[in-house]
Amino acid sequence: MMATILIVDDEKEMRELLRLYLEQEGFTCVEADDGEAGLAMLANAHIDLIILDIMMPKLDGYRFCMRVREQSQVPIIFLTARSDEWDRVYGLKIGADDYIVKPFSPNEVVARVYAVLRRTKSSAETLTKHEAGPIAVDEKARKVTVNGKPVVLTLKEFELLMLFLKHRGQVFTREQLLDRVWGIHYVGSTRTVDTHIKTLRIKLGEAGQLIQTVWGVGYKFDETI
Amino acid sequence: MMATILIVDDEKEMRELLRLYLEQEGFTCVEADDGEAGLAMLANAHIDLIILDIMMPKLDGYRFCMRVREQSQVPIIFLTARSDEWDRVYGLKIGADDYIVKPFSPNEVVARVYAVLRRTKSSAETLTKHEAGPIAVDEKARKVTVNGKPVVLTLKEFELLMLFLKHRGQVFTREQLLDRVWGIHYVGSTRTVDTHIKTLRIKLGEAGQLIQTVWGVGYKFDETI
DNA sequence: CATTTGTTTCACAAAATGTTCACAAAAGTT
DNA sequence: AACTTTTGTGAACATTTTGTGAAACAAATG
Repeated sequence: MMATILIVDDEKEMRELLRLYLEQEGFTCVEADDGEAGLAMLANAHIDLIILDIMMPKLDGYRFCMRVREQSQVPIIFLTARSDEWDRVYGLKIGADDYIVKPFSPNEVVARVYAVLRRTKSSAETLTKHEAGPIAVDEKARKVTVNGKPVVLTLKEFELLMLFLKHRGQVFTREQLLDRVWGIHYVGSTRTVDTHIKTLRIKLGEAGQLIQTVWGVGYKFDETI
Repeated sequence: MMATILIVDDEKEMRELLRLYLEQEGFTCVEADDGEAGLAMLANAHIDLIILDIMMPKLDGYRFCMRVREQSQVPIIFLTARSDEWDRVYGLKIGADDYIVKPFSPNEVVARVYAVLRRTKSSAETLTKHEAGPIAVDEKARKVTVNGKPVVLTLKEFELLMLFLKHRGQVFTREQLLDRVWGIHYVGSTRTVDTHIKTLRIKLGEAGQLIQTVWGVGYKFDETI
């Protein structure tokens, strides 16, 4: 994947910890110890993703984030010590793509970085056309057809379908689907999944039967009945 | 989830406390009272996760962790009395996946264990195809065939079969089967097992004979009659 | 800020599965 | 052989899980 990540944090230890984790995965890291320095680096180097501590002297995380957004759509992951709702909502509203609560594990950081990069990636690597029986999906264009007829899906429906198509035959529990489509911070009823499965099935018509219920477990997409 | 957890701690009470919490959730636990013993167990048994006290005589937690990492990627959760920064950063740097500060609540331990297992599961995901004589199982897809013909199993039937396949030849009492398939919170008659064995045998046809009755004890799955 | 679209929750119906029970059959004991 | 214990089995019954329409709620759009 080989992306360059800008780490903005006033604590040296934290920056080095993140660098350690990320360089192990093959990412390139650059560090800035405050918002001003971060903005400068952003202007001068190609940055693919920013990891940003909320609590910083001088230019704090929120304001830094807003400044970045004035000029760029680089994905931003927030780093926060407080896991409460306000932080989260405010953080995401302001243009962050994800957040990580301290303390965090190496796996967590790396997983989030991959996830955010994958979500925001322009086009290059991802396979863009998928087919399964009568269903054809152009991922890039987010267009779905069934027997050549276009079908309009909402965000969640589309992402559910994509996940199923990419892991045909595998059974997913509702929790797994929520994790992977809604994100690991989702709170709420797991029955939400059912409703989306229902609408997806209806929109897919006959082909909706390819999404099979696995009683007591969850759902899977299977062409072989 | 059915994972085996290695608890490494020099205090007996602590080990027993953790075991209590974890076994209630259906995890299998093994204990070691120092690092040396821990390494030995790791070499000889399949371990899915390690819970490790940092403060130990002889081989301390950090060094144990490093030794483990030389040979394995098993997830490790640190147990620490000190919540200060140094412990944390150093612990994570050295390859731990999470840490728990003493004193801890049952919920906390269990939650961390689940979280870590979930994060690390996907990659290490257990073998997904199993075979025994004419029976073939794709665990991920939850599909079973006998002599190539698909057989539809219910949840309990499937999980019973999986347990048998993973421990061929081992005799299970009804209580053990209830513990491991239904969970330790099951209340009700043990004869329920009999009924499920019956339906499983019927659905497997000829191959159903591989599930053998051990009179006065329970059942086992055995290919050698 | 009204309107539209999408998402989540809820309550109830429908479906599938799980459990119990009673009695038959088999295995072990005296 | 008679008796006791354990297991097999079919059917009734209970429970759990899933499907679904409508309503509440939230977000995006004009």
